[in-house]
Amino acid sequence: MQREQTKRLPKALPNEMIRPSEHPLAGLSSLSKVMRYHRGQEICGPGQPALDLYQVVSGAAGSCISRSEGRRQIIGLLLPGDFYGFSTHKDLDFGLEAVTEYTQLAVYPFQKVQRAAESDPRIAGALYQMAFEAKTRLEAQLLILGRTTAVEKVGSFLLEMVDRLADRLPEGHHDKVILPISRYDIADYLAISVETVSRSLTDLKKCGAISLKGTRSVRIVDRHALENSDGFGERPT
Amino acid sequence: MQREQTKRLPKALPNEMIRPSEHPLAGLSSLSKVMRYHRGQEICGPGQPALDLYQVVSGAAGSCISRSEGRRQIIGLLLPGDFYGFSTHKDLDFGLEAVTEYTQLAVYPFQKVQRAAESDPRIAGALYQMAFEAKTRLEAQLLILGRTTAVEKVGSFLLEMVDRLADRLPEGHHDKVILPISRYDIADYLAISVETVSRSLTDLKKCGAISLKGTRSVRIVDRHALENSDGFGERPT
DNA sequence: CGGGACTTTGAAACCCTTCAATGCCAGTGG
DNA sequence: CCACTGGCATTGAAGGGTTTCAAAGTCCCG
Repeated sequence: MQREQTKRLPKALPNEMIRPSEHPLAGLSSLSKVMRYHRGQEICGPGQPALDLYQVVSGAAGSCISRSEGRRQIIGLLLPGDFYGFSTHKDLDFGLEAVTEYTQLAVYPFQKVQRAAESDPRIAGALYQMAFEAKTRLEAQLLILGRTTAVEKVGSFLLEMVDRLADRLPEGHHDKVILPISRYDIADYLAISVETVSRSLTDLKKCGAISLKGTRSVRIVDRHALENSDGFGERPT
Repeated sequence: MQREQTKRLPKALPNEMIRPSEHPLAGLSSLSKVMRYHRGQEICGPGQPALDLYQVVSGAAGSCISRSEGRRQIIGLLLPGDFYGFSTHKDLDFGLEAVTEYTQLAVYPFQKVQRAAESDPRIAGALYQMAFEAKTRLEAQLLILGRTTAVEKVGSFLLEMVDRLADRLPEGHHDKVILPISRYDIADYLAISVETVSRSLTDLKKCGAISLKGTRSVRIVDRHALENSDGFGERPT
């Protein structure tokens, strides 16, 4: 379980790193230490109280829950810069799991951060900001899950990924994404089956809404078609 | 639009009122004023910055968004005691709408609360707590939307309602709920069609998992059957 | 009593899931 | 070096669930 160094770690992609200065707990960076995780590795298990506060530095992590039927659901996807674990007591029993190779997390002792917040309103504000952003992400995910067809869900998901990741790419590449997660993870995130994810991507490609290079690299060709891919126009018989 | 007093307002049900002392902003109650709304009435529109902080006193409210296709989605259901509107700037363009007759909201000027939080760590903590609870509610809703079948979604929804409302009922009635919202609203909350909601409730009744008195009063008969109503056992031919 | 909104039920079309099989790619070991 | 293995991805076909359209039933209120 702790063979962090046994496998050769691929180098992080340029859009996967956060710049150290941009996070709101910059003043507390001395409290944190950076941990590395492999794909699928559990970062903190469900049930146990979340004593730590995490920030994704590179890669991606998901807070997962596994149902009785054996299905897994990803409740929230954390990308570089996102925080997790600011729970006052219990966090609905989610586990945190790395979903990308070379996922790096900055780990803060939550109690110390909380104590710092009591004396420094700016840190309290940063904590509040973090919770608020987590709430915003969940709302966005809820909007996606609320769509009716699978093609719409996958389309909205791609747009979300572009919006959340593309600002780390150089100018002129804001329509490309390298998906940080597998088809299986997308399926668990959208609460649909893997096969449907694959079929939806194929459909979107055939429609000319996106183009794929390999399995992970996606380019948005027709953003408007993705936004309302309800019943996507005319198909040639 | 502002005929608040023209209709006779039914008296609030016992489980719909919050006790004034229990909310975390008790010290700021002098800043707030209580507003009344009718079912379907818009409390604050989408797009405009949320300048106010709301707490539901009685009834229920939902933050809604309407899609291009004409469908509506309810992103978060606010019950007595719940807060809404603590946005730092923009709140993803949701509108807030009363979904029950005689919905009462306590309205706080957000800027003043925020200023109070800067000098009083306890208020800052309360603000944080509110954002955290909103996040928890969204996670629970996400778990429900993630279920596969409609019967599961409706079953989980009923359990959520019981858990969030029943503690206001007297001892021994923790298995009954008076649903604060209509079938249409349930449909928009669960992102399924009204007909499917109705059919699911009928199925659950036939299975003996619940019993209905009228359309709004539900009693949980077999909680276990609701929790994992995946494929609900044997049905008599 | 009638209107209107809400609720329920039915039938057909459509979409998604499931089961199954194949293809693809990287890492491993002979 | 190459075949092999395992995980990931894609595609097909059958079955089941949901949506949509339609209509009837219910309840409240004027």
